[in-house]
Amino acid sequence: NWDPKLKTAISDLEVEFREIDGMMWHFRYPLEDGSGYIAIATTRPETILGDGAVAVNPDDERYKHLVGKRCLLPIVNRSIPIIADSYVEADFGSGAVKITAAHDVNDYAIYQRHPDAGIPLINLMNPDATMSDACPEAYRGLTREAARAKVVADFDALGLLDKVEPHKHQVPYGDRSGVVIEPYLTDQWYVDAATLAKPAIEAVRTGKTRFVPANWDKTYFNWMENIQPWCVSRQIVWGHRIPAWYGPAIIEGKLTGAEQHIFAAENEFEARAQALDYYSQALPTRIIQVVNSEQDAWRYTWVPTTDENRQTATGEVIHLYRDTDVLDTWFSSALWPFGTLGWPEATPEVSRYYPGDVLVTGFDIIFFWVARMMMQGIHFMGEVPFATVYCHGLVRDAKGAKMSKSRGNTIDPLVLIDKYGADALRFTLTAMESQGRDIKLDEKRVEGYRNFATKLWNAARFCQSNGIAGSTSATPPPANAPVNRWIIGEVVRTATALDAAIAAFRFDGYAETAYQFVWSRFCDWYLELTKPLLVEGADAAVAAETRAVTGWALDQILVMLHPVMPFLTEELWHRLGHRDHDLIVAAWPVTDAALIDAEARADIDWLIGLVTEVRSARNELNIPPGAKLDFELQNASAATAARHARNAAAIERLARIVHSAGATVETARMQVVDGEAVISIPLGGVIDLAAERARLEKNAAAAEKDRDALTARLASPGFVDKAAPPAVDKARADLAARCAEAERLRAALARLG
RNA sequence: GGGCGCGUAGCUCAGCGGUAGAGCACACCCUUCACACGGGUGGGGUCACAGGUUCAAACCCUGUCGCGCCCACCA
Repeated sequence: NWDPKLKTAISDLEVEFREIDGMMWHFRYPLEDGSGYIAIATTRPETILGDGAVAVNPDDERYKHLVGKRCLLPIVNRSIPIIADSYVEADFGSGAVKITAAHDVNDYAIYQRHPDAGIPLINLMNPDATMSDACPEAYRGLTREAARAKVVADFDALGLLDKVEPHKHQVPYGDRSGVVIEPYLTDQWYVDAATLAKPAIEAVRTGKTRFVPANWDKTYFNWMENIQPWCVSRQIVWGHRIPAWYGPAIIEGKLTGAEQHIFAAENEFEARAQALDYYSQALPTRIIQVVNSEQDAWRYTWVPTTDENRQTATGEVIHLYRDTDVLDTWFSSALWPFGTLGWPEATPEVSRYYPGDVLVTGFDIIFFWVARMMMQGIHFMGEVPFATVYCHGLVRDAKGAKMSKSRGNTIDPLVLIDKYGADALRFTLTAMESQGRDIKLDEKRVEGYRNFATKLWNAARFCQSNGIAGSTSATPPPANAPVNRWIIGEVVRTATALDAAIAAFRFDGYAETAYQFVWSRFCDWYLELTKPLLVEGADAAVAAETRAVTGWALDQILVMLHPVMPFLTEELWHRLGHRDHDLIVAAWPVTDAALIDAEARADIDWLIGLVTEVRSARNELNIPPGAKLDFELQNASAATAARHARNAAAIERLARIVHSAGATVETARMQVVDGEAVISIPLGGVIDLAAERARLEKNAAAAEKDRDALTARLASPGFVDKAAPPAVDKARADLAARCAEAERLRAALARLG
């Protein structure tokens, strides 16, 4: 694959095929014996000048009689053979294919299959894809495009243009240069990829390396199993130079200027050593000067080492040249897992960090990079370079198109960072990174996480203004208040969930879990619930405990968020106290399940449910938010009554209702069912009785709908017998709960009158 | 021509066998002493379509219709 713009060879992977609306020209090649002509079809008329044969399918009855005959290539008037090859499809084009062995990969293969046909290899072009001196004079120096037009015109003038038809076909373009790639004969270095691929395939098959998400291994296998020799030499300026040296060959004990000897090895030093060895053995008295290339300055002079040899040295020099080509940048990139660690030296870094653990990369470079690292890692180091390959999605534009600089639809991260902050952008990308899916970046999402960052900032500010500072320990401070015991358990549960998300490479789950915990648990409930405990006049011991727990919990939040919001959290970490280390090296939160207090959790979950119910009822009944209402507890067990008592201050603050046993009004009552007890709120005159009735009716109907669905499920044939026991138990428990709820709501309705 | 993947609330996406979820958007209420980049409460989905498996399917199987991506030498 020759790139005429960059004037270098490139590998198959760097060729991208574009579907082009082109033309198919049908031309007539007169038969040499004058008995007629054979029509060929081509999309590349300019290569006709280098044609060496015409091929037909051996079973094609139309052409059978022509195989073995010769035709006369118009314009250049070259006699070329008509051969049979099963590669040719009889029903495509004219059924006859022109063979240009030097400018078409398939044609070259036919050339190789027919060594006796005398097919010439004619290099029609110069490195810049203008027509070479191998062309008829009138064509020399023309561009490919101009030559094409001229060939068509010349055929037309000769009356040999049969027809032209529109034809969609795949045209190779260089992925860097964007110009049409030319199949072109040059000397290049190749890597025997098929050999290297074998152990690399095996490593993934046996699980030494695994892909996450797993389905990428299919992509990997598909490519590796059909891998072709890899052209690794490039005729460009920058890069690792090919580790090969050239020198004059020694034939029959004498140097010869005509023949070259190539010394190639896995590194340049070894290759050079081979060369010196070769010459010093055969010609021990010669001085060898080692030159980087014919253009470069002298670099090394090798002088015979023994005194004896030195005395007899003739002074004549042997010049060694180093290959001027450089390696494909992806070849160099594939050295990264060990090249960065000091290889080929046996450094401590190599032994400590090779093989790596997880490679995080985009799936678009599985072939370019991952597969090559596997091959080269195994080859050079004898071990796979990493245990896991995590392939993340690619960020696409709002329409879902792949971003590219040439298309101009890239999102500049710096613009988003200026607008929303680096943490917000990082958090967004983390939250969007579900496995195996591309990311359509939505700016609203970034804005939302900017808001989240602000929320955290404000929460920290609030804490600070209440005398809360960072803690010194990863283990939680002692706590008695249910709300404090509860938040400790919530931190532990969250940290545990985050661990699981990381282990599963679910970064979206990580972000989601952290977000919900901080905003919906810590800010919305914990900080609100603890406000009454911190006001002036509150119990000093409880206040002290609460400050300690809050400070600890906030610290854990900073630790947990740090991976996705490093800047903000590090800033807060230092603002909240004098620290002896940065947040980035802080210990991960404890995940000891023993710290989860089931009783406290039940207590606060109950409280949250109750407050939510009361708020919902108030809202639906349009009760002014500021109105503080009395309530009476009905049918409560001692335990529930105790819960009310324990959380009276919080209930009053958050639901704006005050317990006042005995305060009753006969008619209008808002009745909030909280699972066991009924909170009855007298609202004489405040509310519309019908509205309250409608509200209760709606809730009762919802409970009854669930109840009926569960009843039907439990009654359906086979469920109880065949379903998993836990599923049956859960259905039964849910049914009981929904039945009870429906009953209480109906009873409340009845009491309303 | 092969291979992979996607079609779930208006939008962007989770969920992949047990009564549909999140963020944003939307509606209503709230200038409550951290935060209106806020607080509270709601409305909204025949989970592309058609068959099948199952006690049970958005989730498993088959097919259809849309939409992406990758690989591939029909001149």
